[in-house]
Amino acid sequence: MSVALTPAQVLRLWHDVALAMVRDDEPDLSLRQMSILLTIYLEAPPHTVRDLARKLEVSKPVITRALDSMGKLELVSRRRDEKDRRNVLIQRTVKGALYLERFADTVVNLSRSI
Amino acid sequence: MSVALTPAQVLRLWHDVALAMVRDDEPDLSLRQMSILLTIYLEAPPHTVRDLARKLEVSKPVITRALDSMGKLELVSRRRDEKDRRNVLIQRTVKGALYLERFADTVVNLSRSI
DNA sequence: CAAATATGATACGGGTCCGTAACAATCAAA
DNA sequence: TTTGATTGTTACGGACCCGTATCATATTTG
Repeated sequence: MSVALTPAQVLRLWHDVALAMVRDDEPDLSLRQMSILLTIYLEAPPHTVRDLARKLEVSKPVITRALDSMGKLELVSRRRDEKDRRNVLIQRTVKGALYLERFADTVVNLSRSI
Repeated sequence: MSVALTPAQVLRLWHDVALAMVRDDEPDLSLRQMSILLTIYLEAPPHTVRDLARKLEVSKPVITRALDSMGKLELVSRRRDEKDRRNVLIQRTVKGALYLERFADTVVNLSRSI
């Protein structure tokens, strides 16, 4: 089953969503942060810094810093892997789930007018 | 006619799009820059700094700086309003149109797999 | 055990963006 | 004409992110 959007619908939807996100006062996540957050929530765990760096094709410090930022916002959390203590396991949080839930609802509602 | 996306489809689509944009090497536009670019291309002219600042609910320097950045990339251009030389009219460019066309095509293609 | 490898974090210099406050240019009104 | 509004830009100090190189810790290998 395909969503089957047209280019004009895509641009209108992105315009409305971007405008809604710019207008509200919450701290906007960067594209990289959003990629990380969505990957953590949509793909099966475990998620490590190395895996995310490879998946996004960015360096490891990019992931570490993004996790620092989103950790302060409590959108993700980190825990040492007890099986291999070199690894850090990135985990979901309630706030992160709510953030994405609200985001999805916003987009769904805007998509109704298109 | 409504696009009628579900929350799960929204998150999957955004994930795929964000990942594609992070991976390619082109300079990513910020959310604010994207809002401005889409507004210029989707809404009827004329567009002035003041109008955009009011529409996005941000300060005028934010608009000026975003136009500086996107002007360097030749995604938008500026021209003085000869009727009222205080105003600056923001205009579309060929590169800007191509940028959004490519972006829309990317999203459309990704939406087919969802 | 010692050496090599793997993982994530940190340091550093540079770039971009932000918000507020000032500013020059232009127009309108007195 | 002179005073006051309006428009867009710039200045400044601060925050954030980047890429590369380096580091500490942990594991694997010889």
